[in-house]
Amino acid sequence: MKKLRHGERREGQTDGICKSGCQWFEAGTVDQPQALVLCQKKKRRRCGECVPCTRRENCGKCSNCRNRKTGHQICKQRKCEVLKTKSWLCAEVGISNSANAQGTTETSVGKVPVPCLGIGGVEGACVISDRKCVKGRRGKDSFRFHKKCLLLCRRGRRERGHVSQTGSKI
DNA sequence: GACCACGTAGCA
DNA sequence: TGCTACGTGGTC
Ligand SMILES: [Zn+2]
Ligand SMILES: [Zn+2]
Repeated sequence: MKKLRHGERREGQTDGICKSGCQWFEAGTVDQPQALVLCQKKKRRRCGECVPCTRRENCGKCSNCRNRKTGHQICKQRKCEVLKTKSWLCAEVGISNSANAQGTTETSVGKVPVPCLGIGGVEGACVISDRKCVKGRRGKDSFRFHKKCLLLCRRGRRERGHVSQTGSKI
């Protein structure tokens, strides 16, 4: 399938994230200032304190070392434990880049914030996974989903023409 | 889930 | 301006 570039969207797709992390939304759900905030591209930096971070030498044997020319990835033995934590997408009524959309994860160097990419949505859960992807609940109108579950939701809509029964725009 | 390719953020 | 490597989509 053709890869998406910044700002591109697939035909017929009304929300999602492009390769550069740009999000777009159903018309009318996000105003321009909000869209600019939600569209910002962020990169985390290695913590510098975990064991992998303190390693100085590439192993030279892992797939990332062998494929460095095209893969552009750090040696697996040097990959920061904090950066290994996965980002979350948060769906809640309205716009969700608020403080209560943030999450934390325990790592070898303590509790670290996990980035919430934020998404505008309507209250409701993933109907494809029968709400099993809900990891936690923060407040009356807030749900948190693992990112992969949201990708699955989108894939379902794109490939199988799935239509949400709850009105969710995830 | 591992791997690969790619664009480019972030920094020196 | 060049380098490292993060984040992500796509494939296997
Ligand atoms: Zn390695
Ligand atoms: Zn680290």
